[in-house]
Amino acid sequence: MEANRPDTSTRILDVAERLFVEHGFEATSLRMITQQAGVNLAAVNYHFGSKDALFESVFTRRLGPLLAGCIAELDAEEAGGRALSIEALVMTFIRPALALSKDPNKGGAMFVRLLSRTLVENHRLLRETLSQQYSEFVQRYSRAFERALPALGGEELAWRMHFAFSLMFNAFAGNDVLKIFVRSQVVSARDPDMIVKHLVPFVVAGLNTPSSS
Amino acid sequence: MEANRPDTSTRILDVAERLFVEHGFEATSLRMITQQAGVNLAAVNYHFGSKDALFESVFTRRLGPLLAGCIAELDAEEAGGRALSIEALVMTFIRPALALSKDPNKGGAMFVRLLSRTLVENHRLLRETLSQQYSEFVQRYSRAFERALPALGGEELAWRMHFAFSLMFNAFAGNDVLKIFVRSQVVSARDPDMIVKHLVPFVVAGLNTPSSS
DNA sequence: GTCTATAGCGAGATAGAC
DNA sequence: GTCTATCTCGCTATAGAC
Repeated sequence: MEANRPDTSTRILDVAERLFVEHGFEATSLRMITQQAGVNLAAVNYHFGSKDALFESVFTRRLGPLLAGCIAELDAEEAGGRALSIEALVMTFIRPALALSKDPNKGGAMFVRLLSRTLVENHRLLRETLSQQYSEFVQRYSRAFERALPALGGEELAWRMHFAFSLMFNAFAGNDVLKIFVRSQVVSARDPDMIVKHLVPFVVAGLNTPSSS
Repeated sequence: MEANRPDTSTRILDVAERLFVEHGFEATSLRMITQQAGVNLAAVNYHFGSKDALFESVFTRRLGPLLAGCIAELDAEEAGGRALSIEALVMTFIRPALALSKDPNKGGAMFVRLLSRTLVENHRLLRETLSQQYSEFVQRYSRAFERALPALGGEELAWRMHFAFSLMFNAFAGNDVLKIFVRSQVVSARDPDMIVKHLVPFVVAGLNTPSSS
């Protein structure tokens, strides 16, 4: 097979995904991307139209499948109509994110980190063009959490979902900087399995704690 | 008193603090800052030397006092030599951060959000020039967590500190975007007291959960 | 200290040959 | 589809008058 060298669009997407994570959208120039991808500068505008459109393409390539994977997990767990445990519910999000993070080309891990960073930055392109992509995801998880934690009021439940997703996204972001608050020699924040082993008990305990009101 | 209009340096710092949060460092131009501050474009380079140096000055104005406040809280709680509860330990960090977030000029809240965002972005200027500022903070909290959670091994403890600080920083960051995962009408992520009311039980439960190994 | 004017650079985007 | 060459713009930074 001669597929060892992906086509130009794919090479641009792969490199852009990585550089947007490393330097941020604004600090990443098309010249950096095309140089590292080994393609011509004009190729970005030919294939994607603009730098903004390239950013959106990086997202649309992976976000849809990731969210669909989570919803498929929810469907499977809820099949019998029984109530989910919190841990089972958390795992329906963790498993697809973890699978993506283990993508052999490392692109998936880059994307999960990019998604987390872009959420924290509240980036205009995510707000403006991608919001309808996750509306079903939001609705499904809101209802699932309501059923799994019926003792909590709506406000308290909303806060806990906010904390849980914040934590999960940031854990998969794999930032080294927050490691300065811990002993850096023992924690490898980039190992997805270790993240899950320690993250899930923490999140489940936080979600399950009795109501504070 | 004629102090109603702060001097040029302060006005630049206040506006820069807010714009760096809203748009990020790279996407914020000196023209935006000086225009909104009502000062001349050249004033930034006269008073601070460069855009990079301005960013550092925004941090040095508030980071030292914030960390010193946390350490002072630790000193007070540890005064009797007794072991701290997890909740007491968490509150030694929450209280100074909360006080800063309630700064009447809103600058403190902006700074806490900027700190969180800059940590997540792993920004070069935070890595390169500010790391010695928080070394005492890191050492003190590492020892305090060891004493408060003696049943945990070093690795597991490190992970939990990582999660706890991630969550606390991101909560004070007050991002609206993660709210898309919850019902936005009930959650006001910018109200510091509400953050604490719901955040502290969640973090404490996560930290206190039995060892997973 | 504050201002105008501008140098010098790198960015995104595009025209047009091949 | 790919390339070179170039346009236009906004940026940081600075020189020098006041």
